[in-house]
Amino acid sequence: MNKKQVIKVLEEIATYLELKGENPFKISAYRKAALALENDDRSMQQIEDPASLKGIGKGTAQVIDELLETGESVLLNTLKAEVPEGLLALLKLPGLGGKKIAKLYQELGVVDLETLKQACMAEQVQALEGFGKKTEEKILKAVEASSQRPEQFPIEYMLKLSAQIEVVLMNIPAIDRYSKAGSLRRQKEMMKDIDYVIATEQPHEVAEAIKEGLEVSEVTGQGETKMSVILKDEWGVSVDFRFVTEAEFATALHHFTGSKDHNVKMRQLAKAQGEKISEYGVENEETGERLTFTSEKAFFAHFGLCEIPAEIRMGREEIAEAAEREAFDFVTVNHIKADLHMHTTYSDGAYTIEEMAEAARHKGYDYIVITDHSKSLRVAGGLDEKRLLQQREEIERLNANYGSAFKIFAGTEMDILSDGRLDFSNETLEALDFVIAAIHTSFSQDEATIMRRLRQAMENPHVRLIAHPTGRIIGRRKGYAVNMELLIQWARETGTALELNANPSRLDLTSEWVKRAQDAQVKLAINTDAHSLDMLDDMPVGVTAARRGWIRPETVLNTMSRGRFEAFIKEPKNA
DNA sequence: GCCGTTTTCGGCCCGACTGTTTTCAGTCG
Repeated sequence: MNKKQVIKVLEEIATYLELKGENPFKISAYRKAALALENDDRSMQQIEDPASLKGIGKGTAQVIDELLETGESVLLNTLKAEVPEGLLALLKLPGLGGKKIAKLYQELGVVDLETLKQACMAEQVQALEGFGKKTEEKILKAVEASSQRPEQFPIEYMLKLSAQIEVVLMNIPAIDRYSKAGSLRRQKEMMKDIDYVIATEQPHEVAEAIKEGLEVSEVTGQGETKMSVILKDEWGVSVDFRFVTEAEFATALHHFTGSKDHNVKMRQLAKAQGEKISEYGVENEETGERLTFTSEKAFFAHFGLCEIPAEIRMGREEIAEAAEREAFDFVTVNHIKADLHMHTTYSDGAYTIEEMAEAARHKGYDYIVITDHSKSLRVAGGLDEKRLLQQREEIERLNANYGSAFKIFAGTEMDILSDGRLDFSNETLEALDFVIAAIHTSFSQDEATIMRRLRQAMENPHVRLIAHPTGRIIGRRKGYAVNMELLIQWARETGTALELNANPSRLDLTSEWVKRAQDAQVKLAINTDAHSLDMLDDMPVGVTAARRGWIRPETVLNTMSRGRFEAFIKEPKNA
């Protein structure tokens, strides 16, 4: 059994204990044990004594040892025999937790969604102690909605909704300031809902104005300090607004940004020095005095930490690292000097070379690379050698006008054909400034075939970058079968860079893999792959994804100055 | 179930809101 499987069993045990209405601390002990394994970089085999990890004690270590020896857990098997499997789905219904589900099971014989629905319709649920008419109605509604609604939504969709929300927030005068919080601020790839923290002296007025301005289908909660609504969008996404005073804003923002695990660790740290963290500030447990902070940076500084970027607050090693460092020296949008991957009307882009160049120049970039598709990708209007040459001539004319103010480099996003051949000859590639290679066809080939294709591209002396290395679309398409460890190793051996595609539905490579790539001294490029002017605006999403992977500016090709980049593309690969 | 430069027992992160209750448990983030 590998570590992933062991983690899964520990989490399963926790879930079953929850369904039994067990002691919450016992439940979280199993979750903590799973987390301890997950946060350790070693493989299961490399961890000699699991009990030596913080969070794993006698009981959980015994389960782990048993799993490694026999491949199963008596405890889990017993739980499974005791608790109907159909109850697992009930935990996902809002308003239902382990205690209530245990009661429904014991008193009414509810075993799954269907029997729960029947119990509600027979009005048996409202008769239970601790339940009532309203609860029964809520449960029934939730059961009916559960069949059609995904649990989590891709970031691309949530970013669009949040842009609409912010148009409303921006125009409410009673709001002093606001910020995204939660998973959206941490830029998780998939998330359940959207969170905002709002500084205001008039929470009631703001709540009313939000309800007025947004298309809301239901207000699911409203109190003095918070409001939760369901949007009238395709899926009925839920949005939480937290209202705080200006003084509380920094601690509230930290609190509602999470992650939960990060917050737990911060609070333990505070507790060890006699303080208590809440969304309202940091309280001295002895004197009761409460401190607030002007920024998250000041908040972290109070605990002897440098500012921890929101996107790495996962409750892993970031707090220990923050105690050691002056700052996290990650890449920022300001480091980005260029975009190395974009399309024009020559292939499937919506704007001309000049229009793309002008938009990039207005973003403050110093250079760009035009990389239209190559001839085999007919659906995208890929360029043949003749059109490529014409394009190059147009680029030279535009460059002549720019003088030293800006530069357009001529490139291609060359197709790696299904049989591994490349779409252009070396003679053609030699005439280009920057060559990207990518897979666009035959996604379902087996790993060996896909890897052979990638290998051939990487071995080519002109191919500088592999674009969107897995081809996934978040929440929709898994991507092709890439052995990522091998790909990173080859990238290192051949001096080929890998792309972090900034398109919010791609973000490919993931943060975990760009981190591994950086550790292997592989260069990365953060590119928008823009097919239109507004897609050039995706760069910050890509940069944040890179920061999630702890990427430093020197790892990223497009942080190079133009002069440095020109020298770089003249050097042979692996120089 | 885990943990202890206060501790081998008694805590375990903290607070808001809802719906059920007459003072609070359960759920959520």
